[in-house]
Amino acid sequence: MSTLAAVYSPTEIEEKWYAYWMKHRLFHSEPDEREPYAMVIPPPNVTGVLHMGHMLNNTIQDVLVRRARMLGKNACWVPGTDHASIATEAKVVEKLAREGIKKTDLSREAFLEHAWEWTRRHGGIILEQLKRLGASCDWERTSFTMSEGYSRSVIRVFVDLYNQGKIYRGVRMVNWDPQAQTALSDEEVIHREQQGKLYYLKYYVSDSAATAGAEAARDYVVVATTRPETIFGDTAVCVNPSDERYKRLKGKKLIVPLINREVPVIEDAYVDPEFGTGCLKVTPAHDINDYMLGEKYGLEVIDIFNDNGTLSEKAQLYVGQDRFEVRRQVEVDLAAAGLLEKVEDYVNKVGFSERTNAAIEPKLSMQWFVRMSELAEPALAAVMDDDVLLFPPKFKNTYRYWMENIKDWCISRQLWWGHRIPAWYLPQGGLVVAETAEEALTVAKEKTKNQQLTLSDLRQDEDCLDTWFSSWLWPISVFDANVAGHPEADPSNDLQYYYPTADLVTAPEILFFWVARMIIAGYEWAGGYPFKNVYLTGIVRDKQGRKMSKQLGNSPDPIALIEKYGADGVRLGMLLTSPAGNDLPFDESLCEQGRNFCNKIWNSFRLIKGWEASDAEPQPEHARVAVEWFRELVGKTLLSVADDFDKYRLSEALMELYKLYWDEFSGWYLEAIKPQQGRAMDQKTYRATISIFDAMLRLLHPFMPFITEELWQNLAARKDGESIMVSLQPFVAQEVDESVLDNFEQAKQVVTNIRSVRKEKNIPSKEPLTLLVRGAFSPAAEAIACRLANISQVVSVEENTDALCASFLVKTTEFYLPLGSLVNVAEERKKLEADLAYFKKFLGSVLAKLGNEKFVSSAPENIVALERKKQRDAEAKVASLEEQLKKLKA
RNA sequence: GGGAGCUUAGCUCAGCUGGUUUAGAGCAUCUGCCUUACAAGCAGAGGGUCGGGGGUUCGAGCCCCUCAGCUCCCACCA
Repeated sequence: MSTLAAVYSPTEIEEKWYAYWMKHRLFHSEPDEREPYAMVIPPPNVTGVLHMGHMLNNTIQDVLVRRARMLGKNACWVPGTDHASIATEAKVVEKLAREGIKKTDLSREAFLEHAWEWTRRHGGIILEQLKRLGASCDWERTSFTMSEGYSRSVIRVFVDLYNQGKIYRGVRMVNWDPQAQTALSDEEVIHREQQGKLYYLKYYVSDSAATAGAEAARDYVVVATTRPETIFGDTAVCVNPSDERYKRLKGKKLIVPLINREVPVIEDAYVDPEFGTGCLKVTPAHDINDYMLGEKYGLEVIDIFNDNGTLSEKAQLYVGQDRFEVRRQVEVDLAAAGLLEKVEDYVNKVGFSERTNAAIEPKLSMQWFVRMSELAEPALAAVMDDDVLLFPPKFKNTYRYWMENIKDWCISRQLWWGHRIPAWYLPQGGLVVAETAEEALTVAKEKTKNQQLTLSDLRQDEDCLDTWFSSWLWPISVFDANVAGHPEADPSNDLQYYYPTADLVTAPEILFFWVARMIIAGYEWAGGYPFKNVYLTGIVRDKQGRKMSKQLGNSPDPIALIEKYGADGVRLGMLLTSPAGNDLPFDESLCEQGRNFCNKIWNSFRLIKGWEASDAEPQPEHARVAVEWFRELVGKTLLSVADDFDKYRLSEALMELYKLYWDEFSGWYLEAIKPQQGRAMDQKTYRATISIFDAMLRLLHPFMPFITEELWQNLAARKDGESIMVSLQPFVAQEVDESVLDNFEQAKQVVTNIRSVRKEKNIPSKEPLTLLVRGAFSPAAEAIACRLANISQVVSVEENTDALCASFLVKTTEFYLPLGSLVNVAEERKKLEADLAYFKKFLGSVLAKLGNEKFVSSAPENIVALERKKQRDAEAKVASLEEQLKKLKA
């Protein structure tokens, strides 16, 4: 195989095998008699592009699904995309704006046509990118949250919840995004600390002017606020009833600055006298707490903002100006009017829209809500009772806290791109919720007893549903859109077979957005949990620990990385250090390490393929020993890798295989069985090696699918359609013969020691040496040592008579290399003395331990026995070293 | 303001119910080597008073207390 280059070049190989897998439909799954292993992809935004978070996430998923497939399960990884209502709509609005088109100038239908066009043009790019990574998704099952079937399930679920009384409509204080001009759920608001200001404003007492007469003597109070632009919505000022400073205000009225509206002074314990001046302005329309005070005291609600964050007519002043601009202007104008006492720097938390990053405005509006507390009960129990397992488990606490304090979910969005709320308003008031307009009409006729009603009399709700109201059905709807009170009896139904899915891999950021709600939906509409295990990945960060983001520009382009290091190399780079729940500090050098590993595998394959096997050659003992040893070692590694996978410790599983391949297989095994120069290899060793290599490839395949397929295909003649990806993982050995491993370990240490001596004394590896051994040296170890350290003869001695030796100890066995004049007596003595000092010190600590009566009496027997063994070994070593030193002195 | 977690070699992390010689790995570093699979490699080597302090125990990286630093989640203090 001299035609193979010394460097692995992945590009064509990746393309070739991905096409091959697709052509033979190896990713596709249909229900059969095998045990199912299903997994649903966290659907990326339909018009999104791949970022490093996706790379990590999907690499993990692909490893899991490929391994499951190779364990003989019927693996099905369902891909798809999310319509991402607000994000996509924002992009389309932006695109239209560039073309000079305003959304408000378009009809709903026309806008949706643009949105669909955008989706067709940019949609699915991300799925193509996932193919480059090697993702073994069942592309024939690609799903989309706005597809016809999926949409039907979303609408059914809405109707079902409405009929159960779990969906209601009402005016509530919601999070308003003035940029997207829609309501958001609490989860879509991100609170961040902001450097702001605290403004101290003067509110004059209403009747004081009359009594005091002079302007200067007018009584006033100072109110501290971070939002002076909201004073036009003030309808009261509140103080704590126990606050002595403000007793005089009881029953009085105050004048709101600039607009001179009279508002009452109210008293409530909610106000903290310690904060600011202990005087709180109450703006029920624009603050949730103020709203509650307003409810309690029957205050007027004055909404001074338009939907886009500018001031409305109700504000009286600054009408049409933006809220932040007004904040600056009000400060100036208040100061000019002598109504601003002072301004202090102040840090406070402000809510921002997760999508548009606009500052959230609390706003009273009519919205649709889901009553969550009852729905959440089984979902909470599922995680608490370990029916659904979270990895790492620390998220259990967070999950419980959230579920126990769950609030009603605002599901209506003032957007067009999404599932339109299936509610129709009747001409004379009232509404009907139904799956279709036709059904709504039928119900409406019945309800109104008016058979003359037509479709055009009904007006459908303008709002659409929160994206998460569709994605919470993902593990159900991708298999069957007939959810919600429409259970299918057919047992061959995909949902019956694949549900519940096995693993879900996602980011902790969407634990509540998505994971918790999927569990809720699972219990509500599919009769149980949607997945057994949830693997929560970390966040991909750059070297400085910053989160990778578009704004910072610190995120490498995944496709460029794949082109540079190969998909397998990048996959390894993502996995070499990424324990569940911990952040991944990403560094390109990790991909380089991955690429280097691919190259290592590639070259060991070149070596093996270059060998000629001959029946005439007998199997040398050292080769027999190596084969025996390596099989045991693979067996042992398999057990621990399986254990790693059970615990979702993928990095550790990979590292074990990495070391097994690089250090043990390439470094020791292949070196041990290498035939002598110019000679053929014996048939037995050759076949064993091919089979071992085959097993190694299969073990590595879930992590690095492309190179393993390429080499596996070249290892033997394969039929068209055959593939490593549908082969089985090597069998797991039930028992490991530790003595075989121990013997080889001894051989390795002897070899390493001899190499050290050679290096130290400048003895070429080609020069054969004699080895004297005093103590136990297994024949297996001897065979390997002779082969790898170029030992021409091994002599067992009772006592070393030759002083001119280099010596070393492996466990309790003493080894000597007679080197004659090469031995520097002084140096050798120094070395022995250092060893002696070490063992004496060690022996001393062991003896001290054993001399401690309390230790001997209270420590368990096996621990004490172990210490005794340490003592014996150390004593033997000390004796041996002293003996050697004596000889050197003689 | 509440809650959770983290702090072990230059970097990233293992270290399972306290006991396996003097605490491990990968990468990086240093020293030799182009040794006929691989310099994207081979052979060797160095590197840590386990964040500080105190305690429990025959025995602590692991348990308890305390201090310091970092991170995340939740929360309506203007």
